[in-house]
Amino acid sequence: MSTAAAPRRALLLEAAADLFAARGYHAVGIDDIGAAAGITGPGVYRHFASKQQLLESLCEQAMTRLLAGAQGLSTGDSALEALVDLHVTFAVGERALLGVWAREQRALSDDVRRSLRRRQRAYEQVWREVVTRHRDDLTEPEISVVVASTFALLNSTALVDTSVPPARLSRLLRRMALAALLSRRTPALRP
Amino acid sequence: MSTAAAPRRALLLEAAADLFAARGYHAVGIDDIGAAAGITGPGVYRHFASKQQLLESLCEQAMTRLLAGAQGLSTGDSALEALVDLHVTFAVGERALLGVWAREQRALSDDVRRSLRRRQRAYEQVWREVVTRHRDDLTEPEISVVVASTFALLNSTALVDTSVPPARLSRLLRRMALAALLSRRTPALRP
DNA sequence: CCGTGATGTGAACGCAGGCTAACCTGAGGG
DNA sequence: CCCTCAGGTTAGCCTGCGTTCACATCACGG
Repeated sequence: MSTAAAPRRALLLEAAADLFAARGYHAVGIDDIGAAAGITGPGVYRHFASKQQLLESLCEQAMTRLLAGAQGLSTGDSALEALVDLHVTFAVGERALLGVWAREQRALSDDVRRSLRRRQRAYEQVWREVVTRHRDDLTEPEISVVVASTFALLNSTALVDTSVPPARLSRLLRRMALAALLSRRTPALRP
Repeated sequence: MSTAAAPRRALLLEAAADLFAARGYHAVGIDDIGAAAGITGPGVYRHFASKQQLLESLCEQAMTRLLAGAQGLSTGDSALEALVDLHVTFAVGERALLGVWAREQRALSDDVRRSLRRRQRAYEQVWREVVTRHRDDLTEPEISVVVASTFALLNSTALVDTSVPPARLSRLLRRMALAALLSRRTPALRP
């Protein structure tokens, strides 16, 4: 979207995000990316040093924006809801980017992946601290599991092609995430 | 585990599952798989026609077992809990297999993937029907989103290397999944 | 003992695909 | 006008890796 008059570099990033999210990093060729941005394959190297670097840029961008959002957040009582909202907004608004971040990190080179993981841990740390305030019934590793599972739940939007309008989708995800995060006791079934 | 006196074919499947789950299909070489099963790369072709077929076998196996479990289930009031338990047991007990099934389907050839997707839809259909009985507040596409997100939540175990003992992990996942599935209203925060 | 089939090995083949090389063009600026 | 340089193009190089081939080994039935 909004491809009008966009500089080539941005077009390439967007194209790569969509393709990587849809088919996976390894299944996408340089020619595919170039074609999706209106040029031939080798032309990509006028803007990026390698296919890897394209993936790196995408992951870094996703991580930077998530982290910035999380760190510039109130630490008040509603911090949990704010975190959920942040992630949901990102998941619904930037499906492809979040999908790449969530599923293609393994394709990164070791050093880049490590640096990214460090920042990801920082992001998770924010979540863990906030969740811990609501869940004194869990051990530390269990908190980690809860946070990781919630991420998976929220990121799943990037996988499935949904016909639910964004606003409803956001509300739905928000409710599910909060319910999962705060599930102290197994809820009763009421058919 | 239990690699003693196992026939080579089973060893290969197990090795491939672990490797695919850990590094992703494309990042794993035939030589890696063979080595992990105690033979050289080309030896793999004495048991499987191609690397693809290995992946196919794994996905089919996962799908078959999940589907069989879901279809041989009571349709009573506690069907939802039974479904969750089924999936949780699989997720905790066969991490690698479920991880491959959840994340490597894109690497399948088109026709195999289609046939697998059909069966996956059948599995999801069982879930959707059961969930619908508890959620008259949702439209049909929304039910799909809820089910897909819950799968993502449960499958996430296959991603992360957790130090939480299986029994506790199962209970935790079960509670989160049920809470997410039944989240009619946003839960209140109580720090 | 000697075929025979199952299983494994090292060597080599072929090809996909990332990347480079060499060349072209068109837009400024002096 | 050229010079330059950003940004394309086509052709081709080259490495990795899935796969095949020719051959060894071993168990075993007759």
